[in-house]
Amino acid sequence: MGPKIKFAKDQIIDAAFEIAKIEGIDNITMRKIADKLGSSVAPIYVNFKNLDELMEAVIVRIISVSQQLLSEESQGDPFLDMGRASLRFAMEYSVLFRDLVLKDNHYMKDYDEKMLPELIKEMQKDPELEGFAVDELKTILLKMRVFQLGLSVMAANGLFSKDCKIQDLMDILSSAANDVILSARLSKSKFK
Amino acid sequence: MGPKIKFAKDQIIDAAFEIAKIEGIDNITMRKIADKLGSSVAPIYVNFKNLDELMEAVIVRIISVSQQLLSEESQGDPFLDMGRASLRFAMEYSVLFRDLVLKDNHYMKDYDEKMLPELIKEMQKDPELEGFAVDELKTILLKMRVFQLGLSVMAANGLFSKDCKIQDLMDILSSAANDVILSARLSKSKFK
DNA sequence: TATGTTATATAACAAACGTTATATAACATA
DNA sequence: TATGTTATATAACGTTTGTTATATAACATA
Repeated sequence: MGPKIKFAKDQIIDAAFEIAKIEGIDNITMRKIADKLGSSVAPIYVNFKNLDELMEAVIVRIISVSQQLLSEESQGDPFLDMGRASLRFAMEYSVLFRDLVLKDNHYMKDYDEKMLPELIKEMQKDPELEGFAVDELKTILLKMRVFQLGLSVMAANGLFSKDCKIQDLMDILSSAANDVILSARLSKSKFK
Repeated sequence: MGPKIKFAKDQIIDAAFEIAKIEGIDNITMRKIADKLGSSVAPIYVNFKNLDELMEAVIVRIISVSQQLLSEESQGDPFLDMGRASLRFAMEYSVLFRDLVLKDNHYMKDYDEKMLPELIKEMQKDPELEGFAVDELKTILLKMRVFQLGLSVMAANGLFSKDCKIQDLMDILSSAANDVILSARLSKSKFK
């Protein structure tokens, strides 16, 4: 074998992630990573074939961070938990959020489509959503996802005042959820 | 004076806009513009101090295009007109929409803050919104802006199927508007 | 016609980029 | 100890970028 490894794959991804967190994914360069590591570019090319391969790894890391946030939120309501996680990610990693949401990368699309049926299942367990058909649940879910996305983008863009806490945004989110559900409930009973 | 002007300021901005429309603002380069004009970079530097100055002009052009779309929508309801304009811009200029919305440029913020009081005024004229206090109108407006932004981002990201027309998205938007207004109306009458 | 101005073309510069060739040195193994 | 392997550093290559120095040519004016 050769000499001891001073710069492992994970450290390299860490450094690249730190750069992306502040400057955005597109501003990752080999030399910046090397500078942050205190090395040359050589260790990077030993661990990754080229920049594209490393970027793939960075995106995987970003997604895992966002899922880590999601796993930390578990106050019972899967809806609001997801909303809180999304808002946290948008606020704590605003640059990455915009990089991820505003480019159409297949990761997000795949992830979304995988989550949808699962969310519908969760909604069917929710007593507050009892009596709704699957199609109605889908409509409610769509509206909520739209609202959550808009709120997250606004948060990431710093459109809310500085002392605006996540809880304040969560209040808006759940208020909108109530609006949607209440309205759906009413238009349902109207035809009964 | 000198020789005839072959490449005027507007043509240069046009060329840069075309590039930005397809490749994004960050992919504008002096040489690409020159190629599109069929010139060298010299005419560009005669008309603009540097790339930054030209980019400012391009952003102004982009905003004017989006306002052009808004002025074309005037079916009566300022709310839905704005929503339709936003959706059209997001769909017809998806790259530019993401460039504009996902960077926090002061233009959008200024524009937003200028429009808000005007929108509130418009809402006060709306018979459907009669009886609401200004604070309640502000809450309704915020929710609608959030929803409209989320829907526009989704549209720009191509998250809806190809045969999804603007009218389909408008239906969702106005349905959400009804949800919000109806719910606000109900929680108002509850305490009367 | 001669002169000054300026729109344009060309070519070069420096900087930053991804990538790679080369050298060095550390480690495992024979 | 000698050898092969490999992690790392250095430096260079080619490309692309913004910018600029220089030359040319067209036009207005004296």
